[in-house]
Amino acid sequence: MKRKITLKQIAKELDVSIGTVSKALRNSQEISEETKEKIQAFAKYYNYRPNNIALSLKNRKTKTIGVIIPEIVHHFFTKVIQGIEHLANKKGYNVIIGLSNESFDKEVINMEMLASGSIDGFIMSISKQTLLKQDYHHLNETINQGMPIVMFDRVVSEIRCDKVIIDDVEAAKKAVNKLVANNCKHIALITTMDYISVGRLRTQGYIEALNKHEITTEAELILKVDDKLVSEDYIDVLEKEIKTLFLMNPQIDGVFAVNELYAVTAMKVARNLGKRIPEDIQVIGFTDGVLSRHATPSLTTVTQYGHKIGEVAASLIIEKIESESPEDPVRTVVIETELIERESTK
Amino acid sequence: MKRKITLKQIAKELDVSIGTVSKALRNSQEISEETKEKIQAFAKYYNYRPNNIALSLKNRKTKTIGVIIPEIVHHFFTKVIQGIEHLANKKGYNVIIGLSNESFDKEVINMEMLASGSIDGFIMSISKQTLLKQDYHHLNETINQGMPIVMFDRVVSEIRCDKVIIDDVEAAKKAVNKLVANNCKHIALITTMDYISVGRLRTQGYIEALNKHEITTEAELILKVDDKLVSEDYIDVLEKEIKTLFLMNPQIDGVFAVNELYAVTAMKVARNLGKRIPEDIQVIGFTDGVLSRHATPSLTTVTQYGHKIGEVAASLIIEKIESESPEDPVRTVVIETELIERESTK
DNA sequence: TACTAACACGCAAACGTTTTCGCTGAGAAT
DNA sequence: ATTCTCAGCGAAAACGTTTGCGTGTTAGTA
Repeated sequence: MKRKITLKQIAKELDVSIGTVSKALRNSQEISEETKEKIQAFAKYYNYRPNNIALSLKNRKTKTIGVIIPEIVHHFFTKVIQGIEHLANKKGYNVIIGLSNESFDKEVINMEMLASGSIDGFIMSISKQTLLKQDYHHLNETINQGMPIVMFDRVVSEIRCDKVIIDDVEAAKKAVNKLVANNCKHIALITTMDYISVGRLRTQGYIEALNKHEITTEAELILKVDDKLVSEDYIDVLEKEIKTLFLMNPQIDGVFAVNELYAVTAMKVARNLGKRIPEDIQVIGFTDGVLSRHATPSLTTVTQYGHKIGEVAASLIIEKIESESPEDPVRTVVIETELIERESTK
Repeated sequence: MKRKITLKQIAKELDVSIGTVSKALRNSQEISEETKEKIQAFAKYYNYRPNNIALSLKNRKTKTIGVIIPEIVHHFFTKVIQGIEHLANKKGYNVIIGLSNESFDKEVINMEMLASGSIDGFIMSISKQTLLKQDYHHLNETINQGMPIVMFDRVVSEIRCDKVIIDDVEAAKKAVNKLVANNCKHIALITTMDYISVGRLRTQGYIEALNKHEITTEAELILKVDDKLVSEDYIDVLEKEIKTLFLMNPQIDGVFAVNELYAVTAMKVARNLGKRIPEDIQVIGFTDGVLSRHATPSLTTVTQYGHKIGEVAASLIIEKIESESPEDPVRTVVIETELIERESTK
């Protein structure tokens, strides 16, 4: 009904100038106590709040961080957002989100929309399609216009910006080492196509770990899932591929999957084939989501501390935004991972 | 490095006035073809984009929607956000999110922060603490200042604003009817405390359904979980309470839970007690999340189409924002629910 | 009395747009 | 030669702030 009150209205009502009102509210000593009290009381009564947009225009700062992610219905990303939001809010920043839906075009459009003054910096994870196209012009243009970017999870090394990652190779090794220590002789890997950097790195870790233990890697034990399919069919195809994997290689006694969905699906398929977990097959997943925790048996998994990743990303971007010298060197922060042991391993 | 280019800079460079540049870029017929071409070419070359903040200030519209939710690491809420974002983007709006973490104070602070000019309207689901306190002054103040609100999921009827809900009573009946049809004689209910409106309504649906089938409701079959606890301990307590429920009432042959976590936990506890699902106990949950789909056995559940809820909420708020007459009547849209049958029922 | 200094406030610019209005000059009409 | 018309452009206000600087009033000092 009644619009928000402005400095101008207060000034008019109290018969002083706009500048005086502004100073009084900011408690400037330039203004007499008497006037200050009068103005402050009036402002409080009418619940005056400075207009953020006007402040943004004047200060050339919006105090808002843009977050671009491929997908929000996803435990890991929501954890990261939670972390970002937590730290950002503590520092007086807002968070505005853009979903790319794994699409290059939507990623570009979303970034352009936000880059036109709405935000002070980006935190983002690249869409699959962008990774596939390897077209990063929108990132470079954004950076060239003086807008800082922090990348996490799916990063691309060519881009000159801060990054927050985990050591995927090392994390995968932890998982595989655990399986080896638990006496697994034939460990299968369920991973993504190589253009997804995190999948590629985890695959590398799997191979290196096996090599270290002088176990020969068998190509047929590695299943690279092409996840361009969507939801419904997707699960069916996934199940079928895993089933084939198990049937063709009955010697499998351990599985390492690069995400929790692959892992629980593997458990499901295995059980349908009459295998017991963890007695016959031990399974380790990646990402400690709601599935891992509440599956039966509950899933041993590598947790990536998404909340922490978000917090660090937020603090990096805010530091960059508030830094006077934008030309300081780029940093890459590696967040620790941890193996959480549950019922799917012995 | 180089800041974004402005109208002023273009004007200076091309030796025309700012107004001329603005008009030329908006293709005003007031400007000669020759000048327009020159200016447009220059602007294109330098990748000119109008500054959103300046536009917001001038138009008194930000083209941004604020979304306040209690929690983002939650399948249903992410589905809703996805729906909101999808429709909002299609209409040229951005989405800015605020998390209340189920806290009253954070809800108020977040709303005040966003209400100060950053957004044109709110879409929100109330925090538990707010529902408990029943203090809605921040909502009323926001509405009084002419900022529209659309509530979803956890709504409060006293507030005069648009709402998007599901028919919780009816949905609960669907679930219970199914159990009755499947020959369950002693159906337990696992629900929340009554101050959570959706929990209360689903409880009501449970009771009404039983009454209709002339089954006497037994108070000891109703478990009201006090979910003020957090994460870790929470699950333990939940499991313990459910275990007690089963042990005290061995006659239970059906369970209706008001969310998927309660449902899968019930399945887990039941199995640990040697009960088979669905042979001995049939279970139906609420919300079709990742847990329902990938649990074993997969969970029969009531889906609430969160994506649809988000889309409708977004279209309602945008309609209100762009409406000339803010005084049109408040609407309540009821979104359909559906029972998805999976393996946890016969 | 005259000068100075401090105090308390107003003025105006700036952030980047859009848009209304008015001005200028050139060609056409009288 | 004088007036009219109109195309083409510039000036300025407005959105709501903050802030440096200028200014008038008063009190204090010589």
